[in-house]
Amino acid sequence: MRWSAAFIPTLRDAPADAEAASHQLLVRGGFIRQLHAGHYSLLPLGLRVHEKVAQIVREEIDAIGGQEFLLPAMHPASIWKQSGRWEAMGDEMFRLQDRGGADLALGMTHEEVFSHLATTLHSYKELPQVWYQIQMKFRDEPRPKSGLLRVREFAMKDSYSFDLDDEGLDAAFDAHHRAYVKIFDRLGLEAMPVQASSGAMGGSASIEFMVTSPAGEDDVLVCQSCTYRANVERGTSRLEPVLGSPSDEDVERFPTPGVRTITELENVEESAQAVNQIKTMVMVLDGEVTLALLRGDHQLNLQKLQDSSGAVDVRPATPEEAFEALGARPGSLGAVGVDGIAVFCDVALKERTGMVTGANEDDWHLRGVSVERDIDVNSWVDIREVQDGETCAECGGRLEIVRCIEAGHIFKLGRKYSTAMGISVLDSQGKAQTPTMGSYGIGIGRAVAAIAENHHDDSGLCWPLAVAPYHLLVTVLDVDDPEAMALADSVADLCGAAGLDVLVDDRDARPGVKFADSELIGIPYRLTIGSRSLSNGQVEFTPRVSGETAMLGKESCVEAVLDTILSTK
RNA sequence: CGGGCUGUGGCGCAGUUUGGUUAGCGCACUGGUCUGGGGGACCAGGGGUCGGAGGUUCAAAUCCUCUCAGCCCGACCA
Repeated sequence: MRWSAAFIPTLRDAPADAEAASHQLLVRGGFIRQLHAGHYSLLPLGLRVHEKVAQIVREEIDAIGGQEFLLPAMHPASIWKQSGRWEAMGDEMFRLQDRGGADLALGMTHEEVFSHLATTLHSYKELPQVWYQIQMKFRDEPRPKSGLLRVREFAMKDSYSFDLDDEGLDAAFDAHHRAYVKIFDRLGLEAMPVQASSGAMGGSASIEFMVTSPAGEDDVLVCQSCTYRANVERGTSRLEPVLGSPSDEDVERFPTPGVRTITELENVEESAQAVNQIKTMVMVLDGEVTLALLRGDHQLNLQKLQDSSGAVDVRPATPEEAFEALGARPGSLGAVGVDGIAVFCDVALKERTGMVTGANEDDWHLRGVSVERDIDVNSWVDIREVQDGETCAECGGRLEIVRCIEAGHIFKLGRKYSTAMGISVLDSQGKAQTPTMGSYGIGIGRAVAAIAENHHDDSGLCWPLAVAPYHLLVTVLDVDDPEAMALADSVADLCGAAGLDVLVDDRDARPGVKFADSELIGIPYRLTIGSRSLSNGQVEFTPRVSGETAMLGKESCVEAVLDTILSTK
């Protein structure tokens, strides 16, 4: 490809609204352009990277026996109603109607469609199956952001396994785990597997593959001493026991005029250090007012509450709702004596005595509260969010919180969808069995962005060879010099014949422009042909990452270039 | 969904407070001359219904109302 004929609209300035490095560089380098919020056009350069990522994913899923499909992106409401997710998915699903008024949805994921197809399976002899596709997903994200990192329309590789029993599911899950490790390795992404919440999908084991980046949206607990890694939506830590006061203490009301916060209460009541307070949070779970109790110095993790309650929709109550439920305003709320409202209590409050909490009357609190004696707890749950620096539950080491991009997610679905969609096979005894499923996703565009986040410098992108839009850029400095152009063409032909993707920068532009552009778009290797070194029979070979130039003889340069590139390929 | 901010040529911005010539600057783009190894210089050009609609006014990018779009933060700190 000749640059003079290519559409590579590079920009000197990034759009003002781009913050993430990948966002800025992908736009500046002419890889992507935004159509509207959360929807990006992939330009030729961007598509080349996208395709290379997809191909690596395809090869590794094929290698574990995956079979590729291409399913519709637009689905009838019926299959989503059958699985129960027509309601459960809420506003995140794009919905529309056809001319006949039939309800349709744009697929956010494809459990339903693959499960529907799997009703064609009838015998245990047909199992196991691993089915996958690389297809656009549509999600009406409340807040698309950061270029390709969070969008509303994106290509995703999603695979699904169907097995007769748990051993089979374990094997399919482990095979995907290994495949994902290989995929991210080939993509040049250091992705760590971490324990994760299963979220709305349900299921048991759930592992996310996380890439460290400040542009990410997930916080991961990383133990500095052992291999424990978990999303904060799932992770726990070891808590030092708190010495309580005697358990025979009586509950006592005391006035706290004007006190509204935990810190203020600490200042007016000697026994009320935050660890001795009960934080009462009024939440609304699927429309039901509910209390979530935490230690005063702890913080609620919404996802944990959602997971442990099984609720679909979780939000904090408005002050009005809280007042209606408990008769006091925020700042004086408590769960003592509360009846008829579900109470979820964090396990850190187990066996705690001598606690302080709101009295459900403005400007009054209670002391001497024994959690288990005085509060009617419906369920003990882990709903607190671990903070940076806490102690690892596995080894006692220090946990650090690391900002990450979720690049892949694998989990065991179990029989939820196979049951709902009516998949059934006969086992070797002739008895009907419901297969168990796994679901495994990688966002292709997000992987492109994650690679850009992790592989760039001040001058621009530095694509790993495996995903680079071109392997080699031949930069001709004097395009009017017939010898230079002839050499460039011959290098391009020979390297192309050897399997390399080659871009020739034949633009009549100043060297500075060409060098700056070459570094911006991040082709891994550059061969510079200029009359100055060419007069000595030499050309220059520069790896993008090191920037260190080696001189090569013009006759031997093709061989040397191929040696270098093919040996690292 | 709450809060904040922003919409002026392909990109980055000024002008809006205090309404008043032909809406301006840098980059990019077109033609030309020079230049020729790190975003070069000069000359001459093209491109904008100032997000949209309505209103106030002799006069609106500027004031008012509505609306659309985009970005950031928040959506647990009781």
